[in-house]
Amino acid sequence: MIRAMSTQSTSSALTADDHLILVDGSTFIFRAYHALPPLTRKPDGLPVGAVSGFCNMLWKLLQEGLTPEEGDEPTHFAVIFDHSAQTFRNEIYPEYKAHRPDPPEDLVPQFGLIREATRAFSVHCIEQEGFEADDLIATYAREAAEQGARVTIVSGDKDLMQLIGPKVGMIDTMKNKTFGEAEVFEKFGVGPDKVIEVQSLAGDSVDNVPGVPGIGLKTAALLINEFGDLETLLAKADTIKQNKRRENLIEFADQARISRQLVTLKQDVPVKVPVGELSVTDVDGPKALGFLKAMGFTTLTRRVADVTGADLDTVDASDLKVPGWDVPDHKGRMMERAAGSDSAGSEAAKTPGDADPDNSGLLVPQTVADARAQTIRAIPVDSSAYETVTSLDRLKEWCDAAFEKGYVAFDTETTSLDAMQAELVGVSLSTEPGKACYVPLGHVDGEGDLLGGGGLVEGQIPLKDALEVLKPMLEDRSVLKIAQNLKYDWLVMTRYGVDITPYDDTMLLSYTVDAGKGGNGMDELSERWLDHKPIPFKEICGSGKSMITFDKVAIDKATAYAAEDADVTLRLWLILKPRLASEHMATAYETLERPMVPVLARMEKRGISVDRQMLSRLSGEFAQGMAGKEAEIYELAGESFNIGSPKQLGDILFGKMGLPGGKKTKTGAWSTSAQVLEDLAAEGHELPSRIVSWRQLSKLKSTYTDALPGYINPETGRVHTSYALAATTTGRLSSSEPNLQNIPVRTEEGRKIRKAFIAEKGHKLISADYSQIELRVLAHMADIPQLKKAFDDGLDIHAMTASEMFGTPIEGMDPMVRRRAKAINFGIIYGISAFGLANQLGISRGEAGDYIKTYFERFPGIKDYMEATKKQVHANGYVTTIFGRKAHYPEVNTKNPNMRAFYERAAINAPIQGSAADILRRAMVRMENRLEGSKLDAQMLLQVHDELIFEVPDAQVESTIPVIRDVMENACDPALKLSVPLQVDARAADNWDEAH
DNA sequence: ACGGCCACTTA
DNA sequence: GTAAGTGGCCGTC
Repeated sequence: MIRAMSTQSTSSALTADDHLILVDGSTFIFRAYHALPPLTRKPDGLPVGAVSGFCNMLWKLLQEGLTPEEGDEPTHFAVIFDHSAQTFRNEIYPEYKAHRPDPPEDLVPQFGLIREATRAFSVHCIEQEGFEADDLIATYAREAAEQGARVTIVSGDKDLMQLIGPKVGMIDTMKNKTFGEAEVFEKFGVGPDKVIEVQSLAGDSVDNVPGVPGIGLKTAALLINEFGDLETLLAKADTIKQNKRRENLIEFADQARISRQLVTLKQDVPVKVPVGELSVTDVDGPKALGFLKAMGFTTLTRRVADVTGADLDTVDASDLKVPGWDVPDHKGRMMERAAGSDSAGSEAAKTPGDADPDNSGLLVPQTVADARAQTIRAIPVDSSAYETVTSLDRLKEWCDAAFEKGYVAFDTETTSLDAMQAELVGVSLSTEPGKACYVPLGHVDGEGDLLGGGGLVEGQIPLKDALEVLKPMLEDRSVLKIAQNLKYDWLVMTRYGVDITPYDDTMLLSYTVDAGKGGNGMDELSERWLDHKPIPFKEICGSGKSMITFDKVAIDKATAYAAEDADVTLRLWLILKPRLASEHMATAYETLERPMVPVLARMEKRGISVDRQMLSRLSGEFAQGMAGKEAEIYELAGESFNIGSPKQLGDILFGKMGLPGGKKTKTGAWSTSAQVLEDLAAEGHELPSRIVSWRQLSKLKSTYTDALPGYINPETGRVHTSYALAATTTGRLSSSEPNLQNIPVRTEEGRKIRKAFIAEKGHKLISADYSQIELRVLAHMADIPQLKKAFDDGLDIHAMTASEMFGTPIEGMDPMVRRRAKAINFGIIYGISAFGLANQLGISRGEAGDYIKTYFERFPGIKDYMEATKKQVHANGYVTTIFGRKAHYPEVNTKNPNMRAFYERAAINAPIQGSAADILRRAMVRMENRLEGSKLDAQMLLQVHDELIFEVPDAQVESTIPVIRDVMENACDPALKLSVPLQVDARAADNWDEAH
């Protein structure tokens, strides 16, 4: 129970009987936000999830203290907040905490509310300009401990661990974990008194404390245990045996000293409120209730009313001012809700993911995903239990349920996999596991062959009426829409005038936390997480030629299939969403994945114009070219055969003609790859080179000039590719149907196809591409001074590499020398091997090995980077990009040396390719707003890994290019300061070939 | 009708 | 040596 401190004057000194609790408010806010399901206040959609978590915790602490034992309640209690981002640390080191992304949009309004909540519970709410919460906590903790009192810090922040001592403990209430000296030792390898020394060496990437390069927690602890403290170590640095370590300690001594200043908490802040004044006072019942009512936390409101004895009915919701949100009429709607859901005895029906603030739980175990998965698996997936919604009233009730919950799983059924042509056939909804419905809207009679049959099946809600009911819910910001591969549904629904927002995508959630572990499709996720195999689409619609469209499916079958999808999607969300917070992937999901959905959907919707006539002419040209080659080939071979069959070709070349076969394919057949054929051609054989050119023409014709026109959408007259957001391990996008990321560019013939991609009349295409983005990213990540300098100075990077390696001046360099360096630079990005480089350059493996050796000698940082990455992937099973995306390689520890080496190369490549992909994504997410903000009509059409293609009105070309370039070149801001400049080349033309 | 293999296209 | 997708061939179902 709460102890009233009536015997204690407000500012007397503390005694040994006193117990001060200091809650680290700022970190708690972020933890509560990410760990708990999103929650918004009705009816205005004010986000209050973090506020709810905070209030529950505060109340529990005030009620029970930290442990269930009697007499452990606090006598003094304060919540400490950060005042502003700028502190004295930024004067010491401007980059301090510079990597911090802006807080999520829906968290911002909650900062003020949480301070309000603190005051509403009559708890001291402390913050002070120029100091971090940690400094205030340090100061109070020291003062209280000196006066003999016990102190408990409520936080999970490792930066506070330096304060732990005999009188000062720390507890993480979210993880239910206490930290004493033993835990500190476990984490830092030293006691609390040496934590600062270790941190100053190891640095901290989260807070951007630099530390000393090459020294992590382990090494730092080792050194401090040997030398005692930082200054002693630095003074004796020259005695360190390890070369690199010694050099770094000497070179970065000052950086370590600055780091020490950054991590040392200030224990003598001139606090405005003396520690003696932090005594606990009784909760003012009506005041607390007013706040809780205004928030709509019904269960906690009742609980507080019970304990304080305040009369609920006489208390009005307090008048809170949150910009953009009006205070709702609580007397009416909030109480109605309390009666409707809370007192109706529905506790048993509640699921673990229920966003009810009072059921969200104070303690979120780390294994929350497992716990939830178990609970959710226990609820059977019964596809016969779903409801078919055939009346507007029932549809309205489902939408009400979505509002009530604050979230709903949503799925569309349509006539086509192509979202640009798909017609809506029905939608399904689910609000809790096992509870889902299907709303048929466009089902037609099966036998529509004669007499123009195929009329709408009776009993369906008219599409227009259903959309009128669904639209407000799907667009309401207080209802989170959960979908699997939302881009598809978003595109379909936007064509029906519905803009789905806000949303989560279970496919992207899975991709964010598990990229590389397997597919992210719904069927696969369902089997992985729910042990449930959803009804296969084939079972409903068939496959191949006999496949029917979904509108022909009987409605009862459709309900079983469609509602199950929504049910499964909701369950997946309940399991996957909490993993974002517990695995620290929320920022990656929110900045790199989720916002891409509408961006890509709009790009796909716009499409791009292709010149059908030009492609048709080219097809003819290529056919002619092929016919010519064909005749020559048959002549040389002495018979006709199928040139497109590698098997038949092999028989001719290596059987009949007796040419020396080089490589074998993995099935044991002779390889007829271009490489093999070119080698044969180099020996003077006529036939192979004809085959190579025939194949090139054949490819251009079949894949591009013949196939592309088939992708022209009859309504828009344009080609709409589909981008996959979750298809690659590294974070790149992929493009399909058609793939517009592999349109030819290398050969003259191929570029003719590119010329067929054109701007519409009165417009130009702008192509903007990053120059050498992957090498720049590598220079930054591996921290290679020569490379960074070369990029700073705008040098030819391959020539510079050659010059550095072979000691030849850049002026008048032999092109062959540069070519070798270029191949090595690319090789590095691909996780180089002597075998691969030898292949690429046509040299011996020994020679290639020598090149690599020389390269590593000249750029030792690259070698370090590669070794460190390998170590990481073996230890963790994944690697990360500079923006925190993960790429998993679960089989990297295989015994098979070839496979192992392959995964290691992939793991070396992934952070480079993936970081570049992250940068592109950041640019794309910002691009539309920036263009609109500049009153420009440019439309982003395509992305090709390091290039963006826009369509722009003629008159705006000149003003658009600088905006595009600015967004792309500064795409890392403000989250990260890249230590190399990004360079973007941009050109405009009537077609893609000339713009590129 | 489907899927593996091989070849070719891109960054 | 990394990351993708598509089309033709051809064996299997």
